[in-house]
Amino acid sequence: MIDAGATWTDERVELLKKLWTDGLSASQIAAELGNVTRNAVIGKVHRLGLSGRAKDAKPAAAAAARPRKATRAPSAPAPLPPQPHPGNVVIAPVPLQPVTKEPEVFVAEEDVAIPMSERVTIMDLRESMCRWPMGDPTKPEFRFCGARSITGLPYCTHHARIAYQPVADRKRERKLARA
DNA sequence: CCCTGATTCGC
DNA sequence: GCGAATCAGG
Repeated sequence: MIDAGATWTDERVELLKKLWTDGLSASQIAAELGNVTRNAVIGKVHRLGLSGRAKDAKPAAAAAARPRKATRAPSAPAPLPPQPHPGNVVIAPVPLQPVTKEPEVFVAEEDVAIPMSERVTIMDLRESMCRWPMGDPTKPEFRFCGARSITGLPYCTHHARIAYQPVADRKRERKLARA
């Protein structure tokens, strides 16, 4: 392979800078880039020296953070306990083929993300996971995107943009559902 | 609970 | 240099 897609190429770094400067959160940027975690993004941001984008006052809060013990947790399986029964699972209220009119100016680096590894079946689909349908719902190969969805929305940032063409949703709405 | 960025440190 | 683990805070 040429590249696993997990390296910081110039393009990625540029996009990272752009999005970060744009005010997107690390997790959102990570989702957009694909194949990277938000930690990776944050780490890179700091390394690049463009951290503290707006604020800089550092009350030495995290100064006490540095236990670092286990060398990589062996497993964090999350056996999916009492899972939400998809009784009325949203069978994609969206076009299976979002082939609407492409503003022709869009579709740049944002349509190539979608990490296959994130795709999940209905069984592994959790609340807060992107429900973007992939494939034929009548076939067993049917999968959902599965990436972290925007709080309050059924899709991840990537698919939310496709689903809600009008006015890009740069800033996700916070739900504040504190129960 | 969800999330945010910050930091350390093994690799 | 990279990023997982972990933290502190919202």
